[in-house]
Amino acid sequence: MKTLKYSRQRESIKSCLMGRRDHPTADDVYLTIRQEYPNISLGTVYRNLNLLVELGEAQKLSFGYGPDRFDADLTPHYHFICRQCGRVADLPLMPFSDLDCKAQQCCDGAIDSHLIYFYGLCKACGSSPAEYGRLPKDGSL
Amino acid sequence: MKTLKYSRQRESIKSCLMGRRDHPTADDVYLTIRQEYPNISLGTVYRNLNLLVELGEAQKLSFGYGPDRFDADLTPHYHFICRQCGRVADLPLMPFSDLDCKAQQCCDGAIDSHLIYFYGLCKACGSSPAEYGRLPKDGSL
DNA sequence: GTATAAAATAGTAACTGTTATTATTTTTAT
DNA sequence: ATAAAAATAATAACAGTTACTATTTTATAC
Repeated sequence: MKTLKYSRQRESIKSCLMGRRDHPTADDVYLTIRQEYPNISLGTVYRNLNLLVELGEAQKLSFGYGPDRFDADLTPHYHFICRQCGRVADLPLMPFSDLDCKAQQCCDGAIDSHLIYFYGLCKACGSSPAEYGRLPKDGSL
Repeated sequence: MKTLKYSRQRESIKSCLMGRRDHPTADDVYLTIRQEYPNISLGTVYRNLNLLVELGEAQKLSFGYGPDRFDADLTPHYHFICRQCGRVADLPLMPFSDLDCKAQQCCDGAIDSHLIYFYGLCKACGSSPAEYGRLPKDGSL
């Protein structure tokens, strides 16, 4: 079997991810780590981020646009995405476990989980006039 | 302003999309239309599908893996995705409008909508042994 | 400590899904 | 029929991500 070996890059990536609440992209992490390890490659960041997800030490957030984001917060929670600036915020809500039951009643497969993204305007964007959007206006969200 | 002009390709794409319930990808549509218009280009399919979404005549479903899917069913409903075969099924559920209110209580932005995907095994996959998966096993869903 | 095997790395190429560009064709209004 | 606007096919470019390969690092056995 494949045993896991230590790597200082992975440690750095992990602590970087755990040290922030802003749901960074792989590239965000890459730029940060590069300050400490100038030669680190983007592929290493992707590989280790995905490894952390596999190990259950982080989760990956995939929206329908732009790069995936990573979240080291393992407590159950949903996410809020600002339509204008794309910011992702944690919503410290208890999971709505009853949703699966309700959905199950009109589904002939076996539902085991669900994912919810809430959309809207964040505080900053709501109080400032819209300039340009990072999010598509085509209703695809 | 930009006025819309008729195109037989667009009509074909639209009726193709409306004629099926399986949430095809742009490439699925492309392959179908090509039987009628062998020279149609994939770009035309993408352009028109996105146009239909902009016009509110279809919706785009973006999961965190693989290509986007398109759905001409405009009635409000959620979706179920099979973890094993990737099949997407409609769930004819009334929207859970109370979720936005609940989420709003722990969010300092202004929530206006949400998106839910339910995950599990479809009927076919649930009754057959897993072979290989189309979906990532990394918990990213 | 050295030797060895396994795993991780940096650097790069390749890949997937999608959008942009451009010359040509089609549609629509005059 | 003519002309302007829009749509097209074909292709190139693009973003995000993964795969490949030679080299380096880590862990283990002596």
